[in-house]
Amino acid sequence: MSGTARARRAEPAGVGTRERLLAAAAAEFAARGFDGAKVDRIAARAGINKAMLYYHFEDKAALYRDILDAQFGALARTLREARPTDAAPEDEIRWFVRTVAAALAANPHFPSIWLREMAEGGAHLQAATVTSMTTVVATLASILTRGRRAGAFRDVPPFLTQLGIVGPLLMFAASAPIRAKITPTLPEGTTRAVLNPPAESVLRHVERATLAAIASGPPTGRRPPVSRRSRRS
Amino acid sequence: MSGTARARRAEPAGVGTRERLLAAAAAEFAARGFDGAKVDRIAARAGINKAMLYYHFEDKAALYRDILDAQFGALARTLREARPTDAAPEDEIRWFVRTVAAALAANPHFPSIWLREMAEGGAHLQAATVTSMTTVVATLASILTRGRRAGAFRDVPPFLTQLGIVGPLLMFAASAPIRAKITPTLPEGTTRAVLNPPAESVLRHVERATLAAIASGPPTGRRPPVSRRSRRS
DNA sequence: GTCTATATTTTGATAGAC
DNA sequence: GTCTATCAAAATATAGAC
Repeated sequence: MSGTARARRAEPAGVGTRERLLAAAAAEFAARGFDGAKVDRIAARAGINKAMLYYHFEDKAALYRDILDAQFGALARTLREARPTDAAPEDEIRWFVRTVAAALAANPHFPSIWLREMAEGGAHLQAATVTSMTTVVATLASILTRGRRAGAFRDVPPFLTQLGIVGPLLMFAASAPIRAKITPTLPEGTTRAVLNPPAESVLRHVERATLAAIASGPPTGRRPPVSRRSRRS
Repeated sequence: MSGTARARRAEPAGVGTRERLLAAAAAEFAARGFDGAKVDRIAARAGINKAMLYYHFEDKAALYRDILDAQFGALARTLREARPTDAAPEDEIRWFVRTVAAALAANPHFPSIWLREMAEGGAHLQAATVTSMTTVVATLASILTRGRRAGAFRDVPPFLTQLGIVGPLLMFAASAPIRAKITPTLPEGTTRAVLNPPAESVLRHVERATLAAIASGPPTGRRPPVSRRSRRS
């Protein structure tokens, strides 16, 4: 399916042209950032003429804004609409972690774009996208408050807690290429394995780390060195 | 070390020219990424002629590589040389967190550059920089192993644990501009406060969250929902 | 809707005087 | 070491035919 620059598609006309452009642009923006992304390259990647790009999108910035809004919008929508109604606080946290992770997995370019937009200082954010980003923190804050009222969670800063979830997920996903590049240069065995935990374990680790960090109970990271049962003073 | 093998000048001419270029370039690369950074802008920011930039650095890529290596190199060096010798495992973790945070604070552009280099897929990494990056994980892995042998820590994946520390620190630092931009658009009061926890609390939160996540004891985030005795409400 | 050709700027990089 | 002038390539964006 790659090669064919302008394969006549069976569909009426230009079906999916816009979608192909969006997909190609997401890859380009993820790999190079907004300023580094080249319109020619986006068109080429999409197998679509550059003039067509300008037919569908006002300019490079509009294209970027659409992508950003679509990705954050999709995540925000799921968080708003699919939130379980009567789950235990711990399960709500697990649901939040998995929902974010699913959004990242659904679009492989989302992690890099998200990371880069942070570094960009939100230069290209439109109002709707800001709303979506706010929904993410607000959802977690709501879960935390509910869990706190139930006595399950401590009083933790929601934004930092969100970074504790999203940060590792984003960085793990976005670092895949760099890890693949570095790994072969390392001594075989354990050293290599350290950088490449099985993907399945990532989710569980983030879930567990988050729950441990917010669980009510001993006021701090401070805790008895040994199990509380067998402990004999 | 900045690798200047021929810095034999006392101060005669062009004092700090190289340093000014490095500083200006760090800002530009952080804000725009490698491909988006413009040589003209770097020179202008530094208040130095563009031709001088090419006198001091082979090209844009070499300039970028030097910056990347200097930042990761400085962090790695501190981690290697300043590691406390006889600290408790928990304190070693705190030291690790604070050392990384200090490296980020020492250069305001480091967080964005780090984040972007992930997204970039390590396209511009030289061997020395890879070594420095490896030192970071290796140091944490060593601390974790030691703590585990002492019975203080569980067996946790070092790389994910590192992401749990570095991820939030990087994202919090790099998100400062975007938060400053978004905050005014939010309803006053709590909503705004959520996005802007006092900087001092960040470190403590990351320390505590990390320690809670790796502490030995109950095998998982699973824990009795309420205190074993009665719930006092 | 789609493509070719092209206008207009920017950009990375260098020559060469001082 | 420093600067002016400038080139050649790349890049954004658009006209206008089909």
